[in-house]
Amino acid sequence: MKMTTKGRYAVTAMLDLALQYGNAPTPLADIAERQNLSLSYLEQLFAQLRRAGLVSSTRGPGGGYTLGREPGSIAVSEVIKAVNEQLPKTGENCEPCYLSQVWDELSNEIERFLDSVSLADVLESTEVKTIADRQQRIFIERHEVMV
Amino acid sequence: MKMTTKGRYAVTAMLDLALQYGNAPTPLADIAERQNLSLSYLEQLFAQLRRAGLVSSTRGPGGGYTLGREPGSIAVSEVIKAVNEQLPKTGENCEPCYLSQVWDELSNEIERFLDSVSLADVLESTEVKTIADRQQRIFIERHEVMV
DNA sequence: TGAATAATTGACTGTTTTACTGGGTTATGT
DNA sequence: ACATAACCCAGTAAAACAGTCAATTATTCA
Repeated sequence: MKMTTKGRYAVTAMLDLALQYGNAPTPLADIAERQNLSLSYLEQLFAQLRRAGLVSSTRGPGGGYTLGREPGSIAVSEVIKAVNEQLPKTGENCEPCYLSQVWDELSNEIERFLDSVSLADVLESTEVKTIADRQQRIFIERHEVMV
Repeated sequence: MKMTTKGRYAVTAMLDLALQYGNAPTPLADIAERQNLSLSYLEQLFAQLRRAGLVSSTRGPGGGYTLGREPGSIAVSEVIKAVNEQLPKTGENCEPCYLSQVWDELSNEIERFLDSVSLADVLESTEVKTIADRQQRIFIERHEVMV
């Protein structure tokens, strides 16, 4: 399980989508603005998330992205793996380096932990919820003026 | 807590040192050979590990590196943080992206886990132990011939 | 029908990090 | 003296990161 800033971007964006779950599709432009991320970069990430079946998309006006499944059944680990996905590495001919297997065990341990945490779980956590609510309020306020 | 291959290298090398704990200092050349890593790259990593006080060094013939503390009191997280350490980033002026704090909570959770796992803990784990023993045996065999 | 919206695709760019290589200096034990 | 090994520095190729830009396609709405 690789933990990188790329994974953080993806999880953050997916949490944003999770907050909109049940509503109309969310365009990437909204997520980009709310989470302060680059739209084009999000496009790249969502191409991978879509290939992994974690989101589904609707084109045209009123379109955007929605979660492929309910927030409670999408594990954080899935999101991270989706964006870190890379071509299968050329067969490791590393005979004597057994100790690196030890690292793998640790890594698997972390992966199992993130397997058990869903997007919904994360949003349930106390501090998080108030944070998310506040963000939602600010975003709506800012856009009500414009509409 | 960033999980990268760099961290894996460092932890693997430190586990190698942990197996030699109590014996004479281990030269990096030995670790490089056993773990199939580049000597010069290890030198870079060990400069950081030394600055963090995780290893101490002895120069000259018969010299090398030893763990700064006993394997049971060095956390895996310390090793990872030591090699990932970087100049403090220019103040984040990211006001509205509250959801990234959610990621931080997850990340902290993983860090707490790795705080609780020492090098000794890792080596205690069943499969790992036999793997390490085997590696040790092979290495000794190969070098007894040369001496 | 036409304009606007928004995903989708692909190519391209600059920066940083990774993972090394090589050369040199310094300390030290034999 | 000499070999050993840490230490230090400079450079570097490849990858990953974090985007930009432009073009295309599908859809909705007026």
